[in-house]
Amino acid sequence: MGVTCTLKHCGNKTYYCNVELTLQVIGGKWKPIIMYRLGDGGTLRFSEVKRSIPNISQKMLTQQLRELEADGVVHREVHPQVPPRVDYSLTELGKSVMPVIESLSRWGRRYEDWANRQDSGHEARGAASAVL
Amino acid sequence: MGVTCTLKHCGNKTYYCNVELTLQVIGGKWKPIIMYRLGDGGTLRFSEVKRSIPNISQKMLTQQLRELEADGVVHREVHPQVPPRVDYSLTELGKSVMPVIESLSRWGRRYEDWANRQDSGHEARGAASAVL
DNA sequence: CGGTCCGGTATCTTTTTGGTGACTATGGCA
DNA sequence: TGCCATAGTCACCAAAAAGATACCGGACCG
Repeated sequence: MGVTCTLKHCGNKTYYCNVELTLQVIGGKWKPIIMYRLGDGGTLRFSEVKRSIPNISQKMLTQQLRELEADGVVHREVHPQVPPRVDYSLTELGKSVMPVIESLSRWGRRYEDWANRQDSGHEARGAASAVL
Repeated sequence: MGVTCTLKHCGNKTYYCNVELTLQVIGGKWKPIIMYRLGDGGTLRFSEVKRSIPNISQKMLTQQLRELEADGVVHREVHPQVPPRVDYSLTELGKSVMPVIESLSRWGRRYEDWANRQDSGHEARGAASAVL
């Protein structure tokens, strides 16, 4: 009771609750990290973002950045030069997701702590309070 | 700079940043809604959760609930009856993700507003302020 | 005897997501 | 002349996630 679960639409997206909407925009394997980097670094060019995220393939980075752009959270600026130069930055809307990302990050740390306590509680009798 | 991007482990999970960890626990298509329902309803039995989420298949609900249980955010209690009765509720750790989910939800509403403004700005000249 | 209820499994198919390698354009440089 | 750098694209493949469907157990009810 309380929460209805009706299907809603917003642009090209379909969702049941706002949480789902949010995750469609900033969720997935790479988007949070990309936004985190842009929130941290201000304006970065493609290769800078790429370097800051080892393991991401060029295809995925391009794809995710384009989606973020399409969703209005990232600004893409092409400088018609050779070799090409493309700058990425957060839009105002994009900046507004930073607190959300921080909220996710804080809980991640909390979970990490919790999981480590579980481990040591179950087995380790040495290595007491060492949070290395 | 600032943020390193080293691979970390936590139990069975592999991640680069805490945001990713969090999303591995509470992300995905169904988990946020499930937790939202449990946060709202307190203790619910399987069929109650299912009814509150149209469109979820039994398989997905079982699967997601089990993962949430394995990750320590949901408590599962089996009553050995016939027909079977299984109750689900949030653990303390689980309750601690509610603010995160609310944060996601709030931003979703914000995005919704923004997207609607985009639409009306671009086209609609009739149907002015009608938010039906 | 047959059906209903509840909370599942098991199996298969479809969809989504991620990943690789090859290819491109163009100015500058040796 | 030929190669480098940058930021892509495209075709293709593999893996993971999600979905559809069928089946199960066992008390109880008629």
